[in-house]
Amino acid sequence: MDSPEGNPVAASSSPISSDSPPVQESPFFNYLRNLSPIKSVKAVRYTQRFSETNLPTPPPVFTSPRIDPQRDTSFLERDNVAAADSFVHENFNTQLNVVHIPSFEKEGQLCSPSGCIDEYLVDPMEVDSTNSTHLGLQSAGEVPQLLQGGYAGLKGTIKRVDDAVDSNREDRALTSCDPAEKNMNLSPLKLVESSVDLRNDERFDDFLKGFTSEKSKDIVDADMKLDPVSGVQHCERHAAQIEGAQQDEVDGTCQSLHEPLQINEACEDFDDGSRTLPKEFVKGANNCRGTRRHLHFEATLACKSIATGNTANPKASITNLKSLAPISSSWDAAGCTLSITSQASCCPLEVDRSTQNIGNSEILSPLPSGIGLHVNSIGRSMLSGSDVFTSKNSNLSSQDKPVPEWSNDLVKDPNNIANSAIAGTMFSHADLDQQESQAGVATSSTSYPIKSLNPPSDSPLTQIELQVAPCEGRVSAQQNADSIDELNQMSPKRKRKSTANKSESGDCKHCNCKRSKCLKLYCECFAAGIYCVGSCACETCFNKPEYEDLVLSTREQIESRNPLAFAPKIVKQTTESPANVTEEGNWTTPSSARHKRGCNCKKSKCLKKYCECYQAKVGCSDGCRCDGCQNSFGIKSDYRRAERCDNLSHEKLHIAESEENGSSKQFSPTSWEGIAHIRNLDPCSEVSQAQLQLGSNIQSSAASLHWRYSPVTLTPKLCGSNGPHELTSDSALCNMMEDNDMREILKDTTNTHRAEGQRSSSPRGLRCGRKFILQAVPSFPPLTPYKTVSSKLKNDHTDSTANH
DNA sequence: GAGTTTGAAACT
DNA sequence: CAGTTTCAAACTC
Repeated sequence: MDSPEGNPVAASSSPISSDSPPVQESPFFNYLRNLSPIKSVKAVRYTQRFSETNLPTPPPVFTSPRIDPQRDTSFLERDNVAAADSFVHENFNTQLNVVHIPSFEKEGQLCSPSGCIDEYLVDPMEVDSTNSTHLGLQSAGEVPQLLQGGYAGLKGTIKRVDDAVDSNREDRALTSCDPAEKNMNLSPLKLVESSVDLRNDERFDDFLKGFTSEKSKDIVDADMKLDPVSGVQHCERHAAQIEGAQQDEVDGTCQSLHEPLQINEACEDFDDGSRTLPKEFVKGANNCRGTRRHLHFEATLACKSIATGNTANPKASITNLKSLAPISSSWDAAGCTLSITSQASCCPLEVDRSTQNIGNSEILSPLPSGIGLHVNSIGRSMLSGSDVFTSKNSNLSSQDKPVPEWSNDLVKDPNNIANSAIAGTMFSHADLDQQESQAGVATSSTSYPIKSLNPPSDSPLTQIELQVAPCEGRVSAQQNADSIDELNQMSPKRKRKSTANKSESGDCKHCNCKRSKCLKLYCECFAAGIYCVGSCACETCFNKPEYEDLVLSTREQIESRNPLAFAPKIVKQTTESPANVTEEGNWTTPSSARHKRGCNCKKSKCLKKYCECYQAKVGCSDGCRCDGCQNSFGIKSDYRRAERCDNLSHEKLHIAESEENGSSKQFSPTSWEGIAHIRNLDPCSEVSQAQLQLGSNIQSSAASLHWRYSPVTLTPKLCGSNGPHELTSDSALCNMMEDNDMREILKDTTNTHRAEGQRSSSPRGLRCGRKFILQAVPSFPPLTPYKTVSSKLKNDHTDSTANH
């Protein structure tokens, strides 16, 4: 997608009116007002379903191999998102701001649990970043107008950006020690700087202000307002920092921008390929993990574009970045989401922080060359989720670029945390998609030293993994760093062993390829769309940034044979229910997630990790050709049975009632056997358990309804473990959730009146729960024809009524 | 740590 | 599409 013109999506976009109303008057706010998480979910699902199924899919719209065909852009056409992208691309000549708008909503998706790419890939998500975009731009027609009104005249800004790049290109080359980096000739810092320029544009400010306009106050809660506002502040301050060289003390609001820089700075210390993070960084990393991943991911994309296109011309690089816009809307969002997700799952607080970056530095982040992700894998990464990100990040070691010293100061500012938490709140919504996407796979491998990042596990990863992940996040950054150091010093064999152990524990996976050159799907890294890293024990590895072209061409080749070769293997069960309730209930659980293609086990009985289903912690399905299936997560024959579990909603209702009465009882063992498995996934934490509980609730068809009924159950654990920031984030979610759409959804259920009452009685619990609802958004198409949840609910309701 | 088993990926 | 080979992870000893 080098140019929008060549992009079918862009071509299909509808003309954008040049007479757009003022930003404050933009329908975008109406859109926000009317936007419910559910709606977003639906949009996402549609997209995912489209891209994930084996059904005929639209021909790849990408003209560049760097964009993963897996990333479905068909939704763009449908929703006219393309119009927005196209508009942005053509009129702003930049993706920066535009792309993030949608992110506001999506970024919030936190939670990707595992930190490993493997999991993520396996599980992960196929989160498309597109989803994020998609959500944000659902009302494409509105967005373009908004953008136009708010960003009109950005071309001038872009111009400045280009100039800035030109002026700094030389410096960059001098400081770069990485070949790839040198080729780029584009300094991350420059990009940041240029970004700042853009963001300082008055029109941009106006645009942001629009979010806080009086008119939108009733829609956007305090949290939401903070973001846009803080975003402005970030930009201004950041710009000031850059222009003024260094600033000793920076307001916390700048964190989003400074984090990326900080990360890069830290990274430059380990050019040896080691993923070990400087302790300094590690200390501060707690606040930046999500950001870092996110940034790198983005950076990778940007770098790729640059590298691919014209390394000698900074402007060209910028152009390339811009070229990503059409997709990037989703892309960026996805990237952000993913990283955030992983992080989020680990630590809500961190999530908030990381999320804040989305709006400000995501795209602006430095662009280390050769970052872990394959360009092509970006789409996939998104799909995969944070894990990929994580892995990728790990690669930064040798390619990261020097960063201004002032970044350190920024990091040290304690205010950043608080501010970021607030600022990031708004974005927490965005992660939904990612999580969903993750429905896919979950084997994550966290290459990232900071284990908490674990994402991906996220997989498209199965939500299961995601749910588990939070625990991992509790590992201290220092611990991770230490372990990474250790790992890097190991012999290949030891690495392998260690890696294996890590995998078992849910950490990162690394390959040990000997003959595939890490250019075949045998290679876990390659299959995950990430570059091999120092901790890999592979031999004759070509899956490295320096062989990017080879990697990409190989990927293309493989994808030509099998377009879904790099797609998450684990998909979530989705329903076709018109009722939004279904969406909420689409948690990846043993019964809801399945291996897309199914396993073919003959001897392992699907009881060992040889079995991909088992490995992904999902049950076998009818699509499996396994013999003697005894998959503890669900055997083939149980697949249908699991489906029937949804019909147990009425039972859950009873449970909910018990909860309301103060009963500690949460679920009936018989109603949800799968939960036991889920719990076994990770020894962890309250959060996990809470999530599991939630998941179990959701598992049932009436999940959403029940959930609302028993927010109390979840609330203590979720909120308690997450800390104050969680609340902040939740607040935003809650506000979002309390829209009419949600009510409508509830009305569809038999106990609408009760739900409402419950909500009002325990708003907090609801808030906590809402976050999960969003995460539960299904990202994959149904593997088999399922009875719609709505119909199930109806049946349940009918049965329940009859019983009473 | 070496060797075996296993099943996905790749190949024919 | 089926059968075979290759491969690397998972597993066992």
